[in-house]
Amino acid sequence: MAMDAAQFIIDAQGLQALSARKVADRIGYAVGTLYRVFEHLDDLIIQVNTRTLVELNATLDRAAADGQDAERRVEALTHAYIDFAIRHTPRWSALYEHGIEADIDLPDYYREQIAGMYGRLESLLKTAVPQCSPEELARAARALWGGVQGVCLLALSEKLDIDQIESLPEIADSLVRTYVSGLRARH
Amino acid sequence: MAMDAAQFIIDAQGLQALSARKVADRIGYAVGTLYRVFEHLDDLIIQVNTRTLVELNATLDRAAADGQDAERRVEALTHAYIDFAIRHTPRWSALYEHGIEADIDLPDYYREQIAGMYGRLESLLKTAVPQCSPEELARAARALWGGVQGVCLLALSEKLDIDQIESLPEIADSLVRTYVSGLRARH
DNA sequence: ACCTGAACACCGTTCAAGT
DNA sequence: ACCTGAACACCGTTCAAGT
Repeated sequence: MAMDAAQFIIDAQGLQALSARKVADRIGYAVGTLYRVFEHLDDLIIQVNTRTLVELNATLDRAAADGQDAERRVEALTHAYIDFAIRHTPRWSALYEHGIEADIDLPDYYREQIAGMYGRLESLLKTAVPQCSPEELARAARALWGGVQGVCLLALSEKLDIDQIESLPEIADSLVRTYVSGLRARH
Repeated sequence: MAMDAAQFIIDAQGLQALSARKVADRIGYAVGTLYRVFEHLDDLIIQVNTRTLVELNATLDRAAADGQDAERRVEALTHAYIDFAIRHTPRWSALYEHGIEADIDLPDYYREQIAGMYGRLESLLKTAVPQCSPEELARAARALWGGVQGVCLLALSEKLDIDQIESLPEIADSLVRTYVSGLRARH
């Protein structure tokens, strides 16, 4: 399958190094043949990204089962996310590198995967701070999730200071714990 | 100057559409001439990004002067950041699109601009929650700044749901206010 | 029905040759 | 000293032609 080849190239050399010709070479077909299966190269990338999201979601589902109380589960969730981003940096960053200002709209299945992430976080937060309204929970999930993701992005793109990758879990914990404390304090 | 042309192209069509040939055309020189001034195209992009950071920092400096207390100033800061990201989306996203897994290391001046952002936020947080230790402030500034940035990225790449751009300031406010409440509650 | 490979219009980058 | 423009090795995408 072309997707396996594409994933291999991304994992080994990053999204930038991906090209239709390299994929075709790798699977032993001519370039043109790829376009019988994918409309654009973007389609192929979106497929790989979807796969990455599914894998990430499975990892997060497993992680969210660990932890005594809801707050610990949120922490486990963020740790699993950070771990995934560190272990699969090229594939993880492909999720954000690709189509930041996308003209192309994403397939429903892709959107469902993202919705799943928010959903899981919202339900954990609801357990952790039951007084929150649904609107608050939705905002909180987006704020927290954006936060964890943003911190990862800064750290892994080395736009934070040196050694920040090691302290990444600490920063994320600070974010989660302080934020949840804040939610409680506001009720 | 080549930078003006590059900035024009990025503003109009996004970083993806930038090419050495287009820049050369726009300033009326041959392609080769560009390489007497910039070592790679990446250099040119980094120069434009540096300029964007300087402009953003100036905007944030102005914004941080508004607000009665430190917490309001942090809110004004994040609103100004969001406003900049919305008003100059292509140039803003170029900051993150470029070199996520950079082999190239960034010039000192670039790093200083980023350090300036953290510095300003740290000092505001110190005023807002004086009990924090320096380490806590450093972590808090990175967590919060990463958070605001991550939320912007999600919203503007349309990876949040529809209409999330309108609620972006609300989500960011939720993040900041709840986080600062949390910092206070933990002391 | 499926695949090829040449073709088109682009890239970044280099460098002999011109002024 | 500065600039050109052809050249090289790549791109994504298309499509007549082959099996």
